Amino acid sequence: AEQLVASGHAYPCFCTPQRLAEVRKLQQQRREPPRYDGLCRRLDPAEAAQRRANGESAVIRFKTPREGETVSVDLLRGEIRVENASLDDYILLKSDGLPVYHLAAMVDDHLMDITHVLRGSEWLPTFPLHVLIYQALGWEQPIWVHLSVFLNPSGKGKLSKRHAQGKDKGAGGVYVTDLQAQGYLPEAINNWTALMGWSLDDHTEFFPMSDLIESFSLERLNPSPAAVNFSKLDHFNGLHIRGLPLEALVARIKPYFEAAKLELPIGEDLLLRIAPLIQERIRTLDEAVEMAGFFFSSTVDPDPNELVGKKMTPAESAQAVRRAVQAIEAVESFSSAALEQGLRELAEELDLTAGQLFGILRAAITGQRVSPPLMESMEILGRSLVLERLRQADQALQKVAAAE
RNA sequence: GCCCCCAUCGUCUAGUGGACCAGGACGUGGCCCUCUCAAGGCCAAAACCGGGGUUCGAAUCCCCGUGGGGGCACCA
Repeated sequence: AEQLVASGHAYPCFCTPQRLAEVRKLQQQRREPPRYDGLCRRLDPAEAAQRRANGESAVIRFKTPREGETVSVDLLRGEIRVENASLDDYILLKSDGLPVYHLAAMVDDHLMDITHVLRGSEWLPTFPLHVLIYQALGWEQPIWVHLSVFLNPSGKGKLSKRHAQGKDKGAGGVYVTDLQAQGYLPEAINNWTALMGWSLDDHTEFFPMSDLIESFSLERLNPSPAAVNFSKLDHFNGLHIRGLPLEALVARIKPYFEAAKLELPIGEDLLLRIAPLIQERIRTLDEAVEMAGFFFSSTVDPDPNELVGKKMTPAESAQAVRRAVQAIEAVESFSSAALEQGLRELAEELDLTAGQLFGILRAAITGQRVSPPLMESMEILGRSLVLERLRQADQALQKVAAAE
């Protein structure tokens, strides 16, 4: 700042905040743009220096040229020309001796040999000032890149905490920690955000981080603002979940099962068998618990109405359950293939569709109306647990039948 | 109010003068597959903000509107 004062590019200003406020107020009344009126700019430099030496409180302002225009070059937008007359004499150094961003960032970047400055487009209005500072100091400018801001999903206003609600999830959020809690993968979030304002070509959308690092280029950045689309985040999350090796998926979903405080211990061996069943069925990691939580409960508690098969009575459903128990007891190797064969034969024998019978069994065994594939789930659960749950379903159904 | 930026389907985008009666993705609707739900496959609806130019020719270049966004602190 002192260097700029010495070279005539800046000057001390003794105006009080109160006077500044009054000037501003007057300008607003006259519908003029609020700007410093230049009182101290006209001071004799020697006199100003003396007042400072006497300990008078002052800030240092940039002496913005009154004439001409400043040409700033943004990599994405090209030349941005601004009339210097529309610029203010910005404060560079506060009266407490601390520099404001405008000065600090320029000096810092230069001293650290920064070659590319990538920042939000909210800096565009003060971009000419920054260029002027570089020029006044006689420094070579970095390459400037102003990234467009993200807009709220509605496209109204920039993304805010309040409006950044995940449509599909209800909770949403702009903090990565929020997104993480909701089961979003860091790589999916990166992929999603990378594609807002940037694209590689016409068809590539799925980017693992390594590909992103390899393919990203400043030149293909887009200067227009982008409204965030949370359903697209869901899509990318599903893509990245499906791209995960099983072991990695297990490691990712385990914390969500643990957080759910389920009845049975969360064993990795068990999760490893469950993972392939749910991998293509979940969009967020926390959904793994909704989908497969029943594996970690000793009993399930289905709604008795869900146990009744389509177009069937409770008594008929109970009968089907009992026959299924027999069929399952009769299966020699407790495998999904053997179970499926036995149960399909049973359905045919009972004159039921596979959908009818499996629907009843699904509710009885998983306690859910939506679940991973039934046969595979049964195989993982084991024969005794499956039979136990079916017997409980039988009893529940008999109660319903008796009540009718 | 003043200054700056931006402008292709609802959303993210491809498109840098002719290859575009505009392509992809998400979402939406339909069909197929199917034990539920997904995943997957196929199909459909859906856009060049408006007006002037420049040009043989404009989504692409220029101007003016309009719309949207951002900024106008001794914040960053």
